[in-house]
Amino acid sequence: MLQPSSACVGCAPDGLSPELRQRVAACTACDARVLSLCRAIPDDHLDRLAAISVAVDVGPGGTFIEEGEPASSFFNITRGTVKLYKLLPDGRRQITGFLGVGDFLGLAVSDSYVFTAEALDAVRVCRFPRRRLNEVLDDFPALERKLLEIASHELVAAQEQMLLLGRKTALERLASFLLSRADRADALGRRGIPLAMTRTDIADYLGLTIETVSRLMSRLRRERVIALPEAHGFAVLDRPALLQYSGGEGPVL
Amino acid sequence: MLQPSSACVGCAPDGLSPELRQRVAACTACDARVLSLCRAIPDDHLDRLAAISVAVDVGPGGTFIEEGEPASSFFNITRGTVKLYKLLPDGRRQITGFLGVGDFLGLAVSDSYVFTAEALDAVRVCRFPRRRLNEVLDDFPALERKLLEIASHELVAAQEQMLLLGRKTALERLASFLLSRADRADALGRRGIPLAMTRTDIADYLGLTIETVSRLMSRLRRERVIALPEAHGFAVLDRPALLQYSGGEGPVL
DNA sequence: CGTAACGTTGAATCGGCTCAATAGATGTGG
DNA sequence: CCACATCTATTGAGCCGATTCAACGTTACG
Repeated sequence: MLQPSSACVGCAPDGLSPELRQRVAACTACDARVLSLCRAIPDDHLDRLAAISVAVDVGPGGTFIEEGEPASSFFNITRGTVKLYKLLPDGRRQITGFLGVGDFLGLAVSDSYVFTAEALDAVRVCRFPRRRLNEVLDDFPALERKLLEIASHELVAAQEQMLLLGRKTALERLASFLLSRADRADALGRRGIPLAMTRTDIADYLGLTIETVSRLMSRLRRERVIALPEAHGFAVLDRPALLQYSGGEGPVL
Repeated sequence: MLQPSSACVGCAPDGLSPELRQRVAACTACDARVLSLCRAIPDDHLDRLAAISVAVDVGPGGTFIEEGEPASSFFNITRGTVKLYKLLPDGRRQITGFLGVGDFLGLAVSDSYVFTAEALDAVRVCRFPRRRLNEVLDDFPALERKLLEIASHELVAAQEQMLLLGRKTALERLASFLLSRADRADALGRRGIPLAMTRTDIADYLGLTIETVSRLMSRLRRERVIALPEAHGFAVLDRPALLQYSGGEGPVL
C-alpha cells in the first residue's frame, strides 16, 4: 500500500497539490490508460480519478481481494497477471478468469467480494475506494457506461466458459484455452505465447486435473499441433487443428 | 409482435397521444415494474420508456433471441420463464441461465447476440430498440446504474455457476440447483416449488445428462430430502441435508 | 384413446480422476 | 559450482462417477 491519500480533494484543477500533480502525471503516463476505464474520463479531469486512486504493488502469490471480505475497493490492473478464483469448503478450486493489464476488478453487488484475486507475477494495481469512485461516476456518466461495457464483456466470456465447463471434453477445453491465449498474444503482437500460470492454474480454470492437462499438452506436442519450447509458454504450429479440436466457433448459422 | 411503434416520440408529457397514454398506463401497472430496470425511472418520465417499448408475446418453445443474429434489441421479461443457451456445432447445449419476471436480457457487447433465448412457457417481453434505449440512458443515468447493477448480479451468478460446472459432483450440482430454486420460490412466498423447465433443461443447465438428473432426483426422494408430488415441481423436506449435499456456501472464513 | 414427448431405471462402457513413481526446474547455502 | 531440497511437470496403471445404450413407465394433448 503506497501513499495513503492526503490530497486536497475539493481543490480546483489549477490548484493541485504537488503530490496530486505527480499522481495525475502518473495516470497520464499509465500503461493501462488506453486500455482501461480511465480512458472514459477526459484528460483535464483525470485529477478526479488520480485523487482517489492509490497504486499498490502485489508480489507473486499475493492476494489483494479475498472472498468473503468486505468489498471496499475497485481495482485496475496496470502491471502483471491476476487470477480470480472461488473455493469449496474442502479446497476444490475454480479459477473464473485471468486478468491482465487494463482489466478491471471488483464489480461486486453485495458488500462482500465473491472471489479471491491473486497475483501470478509482479502485479501493480490502482485501487479506488468504492464510495469515492461512485461519486466520480455521478459526475462522469461516460465512466459508468464504460463499466457497463466491461461488465458486459465479462458476462459474454463467462457464458463461453460455462459452455466449456459444462459441455466440452478435456481436449476441447485445453484447445479452446490455448487458442484464446494465442489470440490474446497475437493481439499484442507476439509469436511465442507466454503462460504466466502453472498447470495447476490451467487445470483449475478448465475444470480438470493437472495430470489431464499435462497428458493433453504432451499429446498436442506429439501431434505437432503445438510446440513447448520453454517451461512456461507454447507456440501454435497447426492453428486449424487446434481450432478443430476446440469444438469450433459455436453453431453454424 | 404487437403494436409497432407509431407514437409521437417528441411529444411533451402533457401532449401524449391516446395510444402512448395507454402504454404508459400499461407500464405503470406492469407486474415487472417494481422488479426491473423500469423502477429506476421516475413515474412522470415513464412515457420515455413506454414510447420506445413494444410488448411481445412468445409461446412455449418460441425463440426471440438467436445466437449470431444482429443484436438490435433489449428485452425485459414481464411474464413467464425464459432459458438462455449456447450450442456447439454438434448440438451439445449449455443453458447459461433461467430468467423470470423482471429480468433483463440483451446486454451484448458485440453487434450479435451470443446466446439464444427461448420461452419455457407463455412469455411476454418488453422489447426496446437498442439505439433508442441508449438515448434514454443518456438522459437517465440512474437507468444506466441499474443496468450495471443487473450486469454485476449476473456476473456473480455466472461465477457461481462456473464453480458448479467445473468442480462440483453431479449430486452437488443438483442439490445446489434445487436449493437456488427453493430460495427463489421462498422469496416469492411459495411452499411447493414449481419447475418450469424439463429434465433435459436441468441437465443442460448443470452440465449433466437427463438420466443422471433423473437418478439423483429419485435418490433424493428415496432419502426423504425432497418430495416430488407433481411432475413439474418439488418440495424441500430436509433443507439442511440439501445444503450439505450442495457443497456448502463456499469457504468458511 | 392413441401417440408422442417426457421421465425413470438398469447394465455396460469409458473419459477423466486417483494414486504412484519419476523427471525436470528452481532456488539455497556450503 | 555442486549438493540438496522443493516445487512443478510428466507418465503410467487402475479405478470410478457419469455417460451411453436400451427398455419400460408416465404424462400431456390432439
